[in-house]
Amino acid sequence: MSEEDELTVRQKKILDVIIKNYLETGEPVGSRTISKSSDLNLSSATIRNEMSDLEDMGYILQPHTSAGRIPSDKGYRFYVGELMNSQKDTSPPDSTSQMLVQRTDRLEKMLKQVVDVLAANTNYTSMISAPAITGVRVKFVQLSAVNEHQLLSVVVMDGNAVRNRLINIDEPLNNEDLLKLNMLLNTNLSGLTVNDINLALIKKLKSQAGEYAPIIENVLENVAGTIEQDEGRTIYTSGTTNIFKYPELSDANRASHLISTFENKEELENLVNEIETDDEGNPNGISVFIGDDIPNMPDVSVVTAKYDLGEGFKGTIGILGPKRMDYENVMKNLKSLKKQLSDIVDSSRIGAKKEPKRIEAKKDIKEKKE
Amino acid sequence: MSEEDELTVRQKKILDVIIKNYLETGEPVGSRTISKSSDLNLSSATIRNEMSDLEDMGYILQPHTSAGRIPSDKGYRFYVGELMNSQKDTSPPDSTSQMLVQRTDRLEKMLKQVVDVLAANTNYTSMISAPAITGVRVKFVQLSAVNEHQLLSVVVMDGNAVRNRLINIDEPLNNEDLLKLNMLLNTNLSGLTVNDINLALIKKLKSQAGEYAPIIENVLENVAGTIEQDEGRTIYTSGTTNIFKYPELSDANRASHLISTFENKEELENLVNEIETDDEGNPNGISVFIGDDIPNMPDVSVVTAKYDLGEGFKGTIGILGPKRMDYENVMKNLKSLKKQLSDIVDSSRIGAKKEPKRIEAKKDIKEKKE
DNA sequence: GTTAGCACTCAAATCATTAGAGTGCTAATA
DNA sequence: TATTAGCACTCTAATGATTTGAGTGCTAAC
Repeated sequence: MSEEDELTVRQKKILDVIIKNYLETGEPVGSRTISKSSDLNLSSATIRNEMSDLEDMGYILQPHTSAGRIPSDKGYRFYVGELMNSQKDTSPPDSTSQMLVQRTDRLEKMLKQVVDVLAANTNYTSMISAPAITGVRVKFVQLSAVNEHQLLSVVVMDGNAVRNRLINIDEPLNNEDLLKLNMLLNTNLSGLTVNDINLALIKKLKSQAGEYAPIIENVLENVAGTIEQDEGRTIYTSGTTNIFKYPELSDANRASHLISTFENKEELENLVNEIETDDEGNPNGISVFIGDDIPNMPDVSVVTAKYDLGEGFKGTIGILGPKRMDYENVMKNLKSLKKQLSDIVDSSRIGAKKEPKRIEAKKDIKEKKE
Repeated sequence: MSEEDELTVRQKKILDVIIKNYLETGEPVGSRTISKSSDLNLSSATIRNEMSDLEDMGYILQPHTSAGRIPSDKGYRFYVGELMNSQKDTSPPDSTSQMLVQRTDRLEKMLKQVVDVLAANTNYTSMISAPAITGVRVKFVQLSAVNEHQLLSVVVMDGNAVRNRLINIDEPLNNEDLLKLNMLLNTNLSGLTVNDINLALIKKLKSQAGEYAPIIENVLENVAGTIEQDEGRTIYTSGTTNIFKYPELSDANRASHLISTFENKEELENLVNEIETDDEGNPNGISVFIGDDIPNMPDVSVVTAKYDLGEGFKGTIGILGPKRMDYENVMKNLKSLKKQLSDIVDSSRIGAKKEPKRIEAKKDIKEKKE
C-alpha cells in the first residue's frame, strides 16, 4: 500500500487542494482552477505536470481524458491520514448544529437519539449497534405467581438488563415452595455468567428442585434469553434517505442496494462485522474505510468508532456517506458523541446510587427533535 | 363520486381490458391493442369511440395526445369495486410463494414475520402496526428487592404484556414492608384499567403506603408506561426497496419521499391514522386507497386490513405499491394473513391454559426465511 | 351502429453540430 | 533546470434538427 512515500511538499499541497475542492463541489478539478485558487503561484502548466505525476502514483485519477482530476481511494486515504486538519480537534464540533444527547432512562431510546443526532449533524446515514453484552452476570432472579397456572420469571442481569418469561404450570404452587425455589435460584445463580451455568450446575439445581425441575429449566432458558436477544444484535439507523442528497449515490441501482442493506439488519450486521476486524489500535479509536475497503460498496466511505459503556457493554457507531464526505466533520462528531456516550452513562451510574434519577430523566426525551 | 353509473356492458368490458393490460405492462394501452387482444371483435375505430366516452366520464385518461389510455384513480376504484375477479377468493392465495406464518412466542417477532411474508409475496412494501392496547387491565403487580438500593417493579397486564422498572431507594426496605406493599398494590390495582386509576385512588394508596409513597408513584408510572410505550405505536415495515421495482416510483424525488416516510415511524403513523378514519364497514374488512385518497402520495395505492387478536389487541396491516398494483393478489394475501393471524393467536390462547407451549414454540423462529 | 381511411399530433429516438473545459506536448524563457 | 506560454487535440455535455411510429379524431362510406 505504501510504495515509498515520495511526495514532495508541493505535490502534497496540490493534492490537498484537489481533494478539498472536490469534497466541496463534487466536480473534477482542473489545473487552471488549482493555479488560481491556491497560494502556490504556479501556472496551470506546472500544475498539470505535477498532476500527471500524482496520477502516475495513483493518488488521483481522471474520469475521462478531457476532464479534471478526482481523488482515488488511495488519495482519500492519504488525505485522511496526513493532510486533513486534525489539530483543529480541540474546537467544539460545529457548535450551531450540534445537538447534545439528552439523558434518558432507556438505552434503546438513547441509541435512537444518538443516530438521529449524528445523521442530522452530518447529512449522511448513521448507524449504531446496540451494546453487545459480554460476560454479564446474573444479579437477581425472581419467580412470582401471577395466577394458579402461571409463574412469572424475572431475571435481572448486570447493567440492569431485565428479561421476563411466563411459565405455565399444571399445578398451583404454594407460597413456601415458591420461596424455596427463589432462594435456590438466587443462591446458585447470582454472580454467574451464562458460561458459568454448565450441565453439572443444572443437574444439581434440578435435583434440588425435585418435582419443580421443569420450572428450573424454564428459568435457565430465560437467563439464556437475556443474552440471546442481544445476539441478534440490534442496529439502529437513521438518515437513510440522506444518500439521495449525493447524486453519485442516488441512481436507482446504488440507492436500492444501499437502502436494502440498511433495511436488512442482518446484512448490515455483516457489514459492520467485516469492517470491524481490522480496526485495532488506531489513533483516536476512529476508523475510516474508503471505497474498496468495504465489501460490495465501492462508492461509499464508512467511518466508525467503538464505544464502551463499561460493565461489558460495547458497540460500534458509524456513519456512511459518499467517498467525498466531510471526513473532518464526521470524525469530530463521532469523537464528541463517543465521549458524550460514556460520560452520560458514567454519570447515570454514579447518580443511580444516590437518587432515583432514572425516572425524572424521562421527560427530556420529548424535546429531542429540532 | 358516482354520477349515474351509466356504463354499458361493452364499456365495462373495454375498461376491464384497459386496466388489466395496464396492470401488466405499465404502458398506456391503445385502441388497436384492445381490438386485437379482446374477444369483442370490434374494430379499433369503434373502440376509439368508446374510449373517448370513457375518458369523458373520467375513467381513463391520456398521458399526452398521441398516447394510449391509462386508468384514472376513478377507473381503478371502479375496477377494484366492480370489475375485479373477486369470486376467485376461494382459491388458495398463490400457494407456491405463500409462506405460512410460524408460531412464535413473541408478538414482536410474529409481526416482523408477517410483514416479511407479505412483502415477499407481493413485491410491494408492507407495514403492520403493533396492536394498540385499549382497555387492558392490570393482572399482577410485583415489587422485589434487587439489592439494598434498588427495587424492581414488574407489572403484568392483560394479554401478558409485561413491563419492568427499576426504582432507586434511599433506605433498604425490610421484607415485611415489601410484602405489605405488594399486598396493597395487588389488592388495589388488580383488574383495573389505566383509566380507572384516578387521583382519588392514588391519594388513597399513597396515604396507606405512608413513608413509601414515592415508591407507589413509581409503580403507577410503570403501569402507565405499559400503555404509553404502545402509544408511540410501533410500526414494522418490510420491502421498502421494492418500490425501486416500479419505474414510476423510483425517481430520486419520489423514492426519497416514500422511503423517508417509511423510515420515520411518526410520519408513517400519521399516514395510517389519516387513512384509517374512513375505513368502516366495508365488505371483507379490506380497504383500498388509491392515489389522491392518500394525503401527499398521489402516485401510490395502499391496501389495508384491520386485525383483531382479541383481548383488546387490534392493529392495521397494509401494503403500499404503485397504483397499478395487483390488487387481486394483494387482497388475497391480506385476507389470508388476517385469518392466519387470528387463528394463531386463538390456538395459542387455548394452548396456553393447558401446557407450556410458549416455550417449545421458540425453535420455530429460526426456520422462517426461505 | 360500425368501420375504413386518412390527416394530424406528439414523445422518443437518432444523429449532427457546437461549445467549452481540460489535457499533453513543444518551444521559449528565466 | 524548472517554469511557463501557446496551441493542437480530445472528449463530454448541451443543443437542435430530423425521423419514426404509435395513437388519436374525424369524416365518409357501409
